[in-house]
Amino acid sequence: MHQSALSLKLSTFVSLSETDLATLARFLIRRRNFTVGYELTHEGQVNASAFVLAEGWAFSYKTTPDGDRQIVDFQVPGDFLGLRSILFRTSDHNVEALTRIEATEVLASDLFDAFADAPRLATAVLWAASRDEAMVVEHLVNLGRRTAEERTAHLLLELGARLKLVGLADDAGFDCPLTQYHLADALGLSAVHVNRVLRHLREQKLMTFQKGRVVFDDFARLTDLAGFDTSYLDQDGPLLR
Amino acid sequence: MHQSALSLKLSTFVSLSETDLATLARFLIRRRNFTVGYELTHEGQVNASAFVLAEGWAFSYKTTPDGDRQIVDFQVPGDFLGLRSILFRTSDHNVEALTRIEATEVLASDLFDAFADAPRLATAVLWAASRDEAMVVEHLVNLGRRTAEERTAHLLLELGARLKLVGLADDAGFDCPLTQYHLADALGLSAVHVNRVLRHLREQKLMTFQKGRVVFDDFARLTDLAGFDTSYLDQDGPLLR
DNA sequence: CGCAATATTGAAAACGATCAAGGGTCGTGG
DNA sequence: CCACGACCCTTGATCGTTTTCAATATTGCG
Repeated sequence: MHQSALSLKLSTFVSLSETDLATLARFLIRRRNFTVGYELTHEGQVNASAFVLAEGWAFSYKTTPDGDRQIVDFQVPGDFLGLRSILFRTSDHNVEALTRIEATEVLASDLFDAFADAPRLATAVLWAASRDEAMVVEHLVNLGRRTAEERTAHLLLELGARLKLVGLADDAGFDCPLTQYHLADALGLSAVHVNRVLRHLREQKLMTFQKGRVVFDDFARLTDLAGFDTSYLDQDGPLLR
Repeated sequence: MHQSALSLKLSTFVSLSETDLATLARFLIRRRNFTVGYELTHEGQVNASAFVLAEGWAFSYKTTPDGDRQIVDFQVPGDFLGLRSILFRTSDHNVEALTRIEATEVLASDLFDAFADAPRLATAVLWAASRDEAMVVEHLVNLGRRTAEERTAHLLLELGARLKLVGLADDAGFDCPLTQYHLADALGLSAVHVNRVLRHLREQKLMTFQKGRVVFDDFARLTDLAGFDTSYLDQDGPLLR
């Protein structure tokens, strides 16, 4: 089912009625494909639309005036793309397809209209936005207070946990289309250093990232090293019933 | 007027009707005072309430398993405190009073109920949450891709800009209750280094932070150094009319 | 007035960046 | 089918920024 990814996700937080789901389904029609590198939204763009990612990976980032790139988050199937940008007249960040992707467009006006018909939808979307923010906050902790090795482990563990929720990872690991440059720009490190860190993690038999595949060799020890605590990702069932 | 700070803020994004404002006013009754160091919400707390800050400064932070603290953001009058924590069953971060503060409590249930009566309120709150996220994202860029000096300048410029919106700063500078330890924990630096950075900024005649007062000696040059672009804070009037 | 918190400075050490070079892989076009 | 270029990965050497450790002011508050 096309809209299942989003409705499934929102339902974990707020119990949605048949009417709510119908309202939701009404504006999830425009399904589109994008090639690698396509910019779904870019800084300064006005009236950008948001998307729900159905297939593939994307990432959101900002650039500094001197041209450095900071990746804010990676998005995997089921995630919103550019939710924040539809609330601002002009977008403050970029969203780019990391692989070929398939995504469903969501128009701002549709979304706001839907809030009037289905107020629980509003709560659900607010929750989704808050969960995104919780992830950004954890990335901030990552950059501010963890060493290069801890950071790298933490990011890959987070991605593993998120992918597991949508059936794209298991305890062993996951397929990962990121380059070391992507990791570097997400972790606030140089690509050279990321390479060294990955080698060191491999040598310690903690984890391996090679040829597009992340393998967790010692999940427990890795989790401990990274100080990884999933509580910022966890939901224990609908808050609103 | 008590609820003016919040309603003023929300109104800049979404035009709210008399009814909307009345709905808003209904749950902004419990005004409370807190002393320095009071923890308004803490990690793991269940059913935390949110607040709207009326007077004084607060800050939100997370801690790592090894006890390091990362300050996520500072809050000044007019800001939400712990908005994200009411959406999660258990809070994922801490909020602490940095000075004596005065704040109005907002109960989760009140807020969700209000969405049914006043859907535009939902959009407005979603916008407020998104603006908070935009600030966190900019802090992430700060830690990931700027030097210690740029970072420090950027944070203090941001605080100046935000305080200006509520009349607590002007082009010259602002009163600032932060210690160098607060700055260090927000910037991902050691307090010792923050001290050296502040000295260097002073020696370059860019800005001064001493005795609880931030003075911008050369706003233009400082802005340029920090790569400070206010667009992530700006609003050009209501999006929904 | 006295203590605790905050600010300041120096010296040494660590971490990560930068510079530089080489190797692998994949897709495209000749 | 091979050659080439683009992109990505890898490693070594050196440099610079920031941390850590340590000691000493200074400030503010009860």
